[in-house]
Amino acid sequence: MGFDAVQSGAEIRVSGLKNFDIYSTFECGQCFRWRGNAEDGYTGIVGKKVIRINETDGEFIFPGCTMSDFNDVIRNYLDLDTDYASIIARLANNDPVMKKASDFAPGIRILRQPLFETLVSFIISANNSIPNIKKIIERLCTAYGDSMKFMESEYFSFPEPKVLAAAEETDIRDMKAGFRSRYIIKTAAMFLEDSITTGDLTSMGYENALEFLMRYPGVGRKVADCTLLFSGAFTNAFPVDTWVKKVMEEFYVAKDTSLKDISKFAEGKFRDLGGYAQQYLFYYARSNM
DNA sequence: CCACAGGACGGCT
DNA sequence: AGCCGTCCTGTG
Repeated sequence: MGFDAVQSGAEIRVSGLKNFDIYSTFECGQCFRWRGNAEDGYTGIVGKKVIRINETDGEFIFPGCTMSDFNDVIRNYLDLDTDYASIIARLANNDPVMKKASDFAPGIRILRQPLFETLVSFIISANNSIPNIKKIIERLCTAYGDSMKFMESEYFSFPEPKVLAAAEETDIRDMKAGFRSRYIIKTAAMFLEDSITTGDLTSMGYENALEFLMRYPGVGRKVADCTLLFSGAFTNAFPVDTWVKKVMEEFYVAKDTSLKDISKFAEGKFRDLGGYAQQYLFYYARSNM
């Protein structure tokens, strides 16, 4: 969307890219494997590739990256072809709350993450804290993922479904996954059998996709919505966790509104932009409430 | 020692 | 359909 990407030696340089801030995008709670900070840049794993992003003076630099990596992997993953300025304009129009929330972090982008990784990551997120979620996922990747070299360092990909499906529950519990351990193994086995893609879920339609994901053990409405939103399947998915419930009850609905009723309200109010609205509200609430 | 953290599940009414 | 106790682990 109006940006320009050029190969410069062994790196890709991107200029003119609006509404992208690496800190808020990678720290807003939608992903768990990116490491770094705003000044030194972030490093993460996308499928079987290690990606590094540096930001200086509004220009984004991807070291050790080819143009085909950028076009075939990064572009889609970072949702670079979506016009976030117009999304924010639509959300903030006649809505001072959304105006304030989107002004707080206008550079958040909803990542289009690999489906199985997203599903398992949010099963692990249930009744858990972000630092703990990150540690558990990292242990799983180190134990069950594939080793990759990048810039003289070793990284690990997220485990394949067949590998986690064959794991022993005691070994997963050793990763400190607790009661979620059997959910991970059973879900991996079912996912392996289903053999579905993000596109398959999108084709089902939102309601059917929700039902489909909620067959997996450890997947309730919230985890299903997170999976649909953060894998890029549906932008209308509106995950309601305790923070979103808190901010919604503060600004939009009555106190003690049920999770289901909050979902219904969001569906009617935000429509196809529910996922974006949720992220702005969530990040705002977590940072300010 | 206890409360709680970015829920899901199962048993109950 | 809605309510509520329970569940792993880490932190304060």
